[in-house]
Order: sequence, then C-alpha cells, then structure tokens
Amino acid sequence: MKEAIEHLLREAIGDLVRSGAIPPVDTDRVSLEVPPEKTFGDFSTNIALVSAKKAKMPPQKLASTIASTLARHDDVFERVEVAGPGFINLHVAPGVWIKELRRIVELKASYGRSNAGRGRKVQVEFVSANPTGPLHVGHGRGAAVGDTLARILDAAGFDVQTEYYVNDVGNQMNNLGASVLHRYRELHGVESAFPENGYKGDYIREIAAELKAERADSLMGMPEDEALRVCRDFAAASIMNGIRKDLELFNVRFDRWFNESSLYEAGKVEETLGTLRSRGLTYEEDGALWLKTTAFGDEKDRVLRKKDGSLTYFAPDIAYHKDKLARGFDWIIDIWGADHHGYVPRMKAAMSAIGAPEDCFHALLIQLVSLVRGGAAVQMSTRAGEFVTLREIIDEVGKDAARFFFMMRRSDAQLVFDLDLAKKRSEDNPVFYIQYAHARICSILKNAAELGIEPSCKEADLDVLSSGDDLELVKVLAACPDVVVDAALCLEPHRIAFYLLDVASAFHRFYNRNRVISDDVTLRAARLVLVDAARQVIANTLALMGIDAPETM
RNA sequence: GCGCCUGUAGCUCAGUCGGAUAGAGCAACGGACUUCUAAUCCGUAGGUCAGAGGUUCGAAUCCUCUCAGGCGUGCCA
Repeated sequence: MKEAIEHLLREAIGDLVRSGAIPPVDTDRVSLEVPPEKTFGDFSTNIALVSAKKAKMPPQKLASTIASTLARHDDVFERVEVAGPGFINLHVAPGVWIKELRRIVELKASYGRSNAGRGRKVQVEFVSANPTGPLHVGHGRGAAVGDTLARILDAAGFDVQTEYYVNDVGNQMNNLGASVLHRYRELHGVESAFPENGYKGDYIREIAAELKAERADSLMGMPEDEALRVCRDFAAASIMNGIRKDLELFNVRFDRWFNESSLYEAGKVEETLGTLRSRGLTYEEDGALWLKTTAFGDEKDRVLRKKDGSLTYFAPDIAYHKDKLARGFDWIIDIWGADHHGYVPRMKAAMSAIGAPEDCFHALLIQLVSLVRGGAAVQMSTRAGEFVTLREIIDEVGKDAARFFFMMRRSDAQLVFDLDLAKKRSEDNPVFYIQYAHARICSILKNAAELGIEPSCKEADLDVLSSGDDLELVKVLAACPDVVVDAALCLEPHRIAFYLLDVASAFHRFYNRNRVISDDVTLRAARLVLVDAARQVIANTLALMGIDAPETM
C-alpha cells in the first residue's frame, strides 16, 4: 500500500518537474509516514518542507502544486490536503482499503509476504553457543530474535539460510573434557583437584553419570589423554544433543549446523591465513602473526597466531566468514551477545581484508536479559554454573510467552523478563491478549458455521465496510505487509510484536462495539469476511514469531 | 583513560533513518456484561523526553559537553 502510494507521489513530482511547473526536487527524499492524528489522513509526506529551500519556493506553494496533481487520482485518494507548514495529507479512498481486505482473504497465509528482498541471498547466523553447557536465558533471546528475523526476511522476499556455528575445537572443549573426567572419577570414589577453568554446573555431574552408565569404569584404567578425549567427545555430543532439543522445543530451526572443526579438516584456516599473507595484510612481531586490521578501521592490529604457535579464536572465525562469502551470500548477518561488541570492528575489518563487499556484513547485538520473579531479580552467574537455562524458562512460562517476551524490546536495549507476568493468563499478559483475540474470532466463525454461514468475499458486499469501526479495522490489517518489510530491512523484529498488539487491540475494540453475527444479512456477511481477515493477519504474524495461534482458550 | 549501548508518565517500554498537540500497557480512579469468549472495552489522571549548549522553518530524534546505569577494552573463546 505504502509503496504504491510512494510510487504515485514520485510520478507526480516527476511530471511536474518535466513540465517545468516546479524546480527539480530530490525524489530520493520522498517518503510517506503515518501521521499522528487521524484527521491528518492515512498517509502524509513532508517532501515540500524538505525540498522548499533547494527549490527556492515556499513550502506551502510547492505542497499545493504537488497536491493538486496527486488529487487527479480520484480513484485512489478521497482527499488530498495541504496542512500546517507544508505537509501533504493523503486520505485514501475506502475502495482502495476494501480491495486490500479482499487480498487478505484471497492470499490467506501468504498475505504479508512480498518481494522487497528480490531474492537476495541472506544468511542469519545465531545462537552459536559453545557446546560446553546448556543454553541459558541470554541464548534464548538470541534464538527468538534470530529465528524471527529469519522468518521475517523470508517473508520479505529474501532467500534466507539459518546457521549455527559450533565451536567444537579449542581450549574450552578440553576444559569440558577435564571437568567431566573429574566428576566421573568422583563417581568412582577417586578425588582430585578441580580442573583449572573447569565447568562447575550440575549438568557436568549428570553427563559424568551418563558416561558411567554407558561405559562403566572402563575409563579408569585409560591413559590420561585418551580418557580426556573420550570425556570431551561424549560431553560435546551430549550437550549438542540437548541444545538441539531445546531449540526444537522453542520452535527454532536451523538449516545448517556448521562445525568449526570442519574448517581445519578442509584446510580452510591455513588457506585463509595464506590469502591474507599473500595480500600483504599480515606481519610477524613478538613471535606472533598479526593481521593489519587497523588498515580497515580497527583501533589496533590483532593476533592470528600466538607466540606459542596456536591460533586465536579470530583466525578460524575469519576462515568461517570467508566460507560464508564463498557460498554466495549477499548479506551476512551475525547475531551476537552485546558483550561481543568489541569484536565487531575487528570482524568488519577482517571482512574487508578478505575482500567482502562494503556493507555485506552486519553484526546484530543482543543486549542482556535479566529475570525477575516475585518482584526480585533472579541472580545468575555463568562462571559459578548458576544460570537459568532456556529449558527452565520454556517449562515455566511456555514456548509462546517466552518467544514473545524476548521480542518485546529493541535488540539493543536491555530486557527485563518478568516470569510472573509471562505466566499470567490475564489481560496484562500481551501474549494472551493476542492469542485471545485469535480465539475469539475463531469462536465467532464457529458460531457462524453452525448457522450455515461461511466467510466469502465473493458473495459478500464488502463496500458496506467503507466507514466507521469496520474501515478502521481494515486499515490496521492492511498495514501488515509494510510492517514486515520495514522490520526486515531495518533488522528490527520487535516491530512485529508491537504490530500484533495493535492488531489485537483494534480487533477487541471492534468486537466490543459491534456485532458480527447480526440480523442484517448484508452486514453480517461482510463482517464475517472482515473478522476472518483479522484472524488471518494475526495468525500470519504470530507465525512470523514462531508462536501458535490457538482456536480456543 | 578510551570505545559501544541505554536514560521518555509511579512501573515496563514504543516513538517509522528531523515533522504537526510526545504515545501504549500496567498500577490508580470512574464507568460498560438480558448480547458472537468481560481473559474484553470506554473514560479520567499522570511529562522540564537525564541536564546544558548548538545546528534550522521545526529536535525525544542530529552535533558537543556533563551526569547516571550496563558492557567492552586478551597473544580468552
């Protein structure tokens, strides 16, 4: 809708410029917004205000010239007005909205989808938690945001692939193995010092117990190296298994699980270092190998290979992103915890170093989540192994509430997750407010069906919805495609959550003031189509968030 | 010290890459159920947009400084 009207506006301005009626105007700056008040119309544009100075023309005069040209589209605009200092306010004709309502019902689950992304290949990498412990609350937010973003990008016409990067090599894996071995020996009555940098969570004991159940005491006589390796591999497999299950429960799907170890196996890490070296972007100093990231805006150069000969985390990560590039993605989106923000400039620099196009890489940072229960903060400390797992959250408040709550804030703002509120089955819980709207509509449709009436936009005369509360509801529903596209392009999935609240609120208001199944046969048929469209929009938008749309509550 | 994020109603937060009288929800107060799910709706009240300068027709939004909170600043991952 918005796009179509923007097109008309550009066309009108283009015509005026060509005919010499107005001086050249920068049409790139043409944009529509939804004005703060209904009396200002459905859309408004400030193009006359923005261009007045350059055009050397008073804004009001410029505005009225453009307005009168636009007004010729009397099939689209009911009224075009100039207001205030030079806004052009557009009142869209009811027929246009009714046509959009018809589209909702015809397109069904496809309504809201568009081709804005023009099939560009996008990869969204998220969660990517190390396989050293279960997913915790913070990972949950990343999972909800990443999965929702991927669904939104898909709906907006991008070719999306989701990926989980598994850091299955490195020191942390050895620490994991040592931790499990320590607990395993404990179970066999052998005490030893707790390993340095070991993992202290109870899950380590559980894994040790599983290992004992499977292998009895067979590790006790093994050489240290071999026992450590067995523990490490067993623990990693067990933990990854748990992570996959948690994500499945959370309705989060990955197209691909990418093991860091595969980069080494394929020789990609050395290959990448070779590429960087041959481009003259590396140098040796203090016995270490450095990458000249300062050449690409980083504040200091970074080490690739340490003095002791081992690689930093950075080195394989560059190889990983080089692999992503080679797979042909136009847009590479990494979703990281905000504590990694210091890593962004260096990764951006690395992307430039391996020849990535400008702006093809984007790191989306997810700020911290804190939990509140009974009005008090829930204490968490990953280091001490005291953290609330994603699984516990799902078990406590349910998948739907958890996903919605994680999406209720902008990603770059810290989130306070109120567990009590998320559990409440009442009006102040936004998830239930929305799901209740959906269930209410389903109930109306069911009652209608019992009377032998089905929503049908072929039989109904939808023009009777051209005013008042009916039209207001149509307008809210019709915003859906624009919201999806905006959320996708801005990488702001929280907008979907806020839009859903708008739709639910618009429906509840409508419901309380109007009867759908009434004696007026014409109106009844049309309103049945209207509420069915509302049901469809709510269901489609909930689906973008991976949340169920229940038919009864 | 330097860098990033945040600061908007009592609370939790929106605010569409500068627009019109700064908006929701909760909490408070007052109303609406012989009616399709009252798990809802309507109304009232609530503000120095952290503070101070600046940019311009116009600033919560952009720039500078100050204050407050969080995070980062490894040859860790």
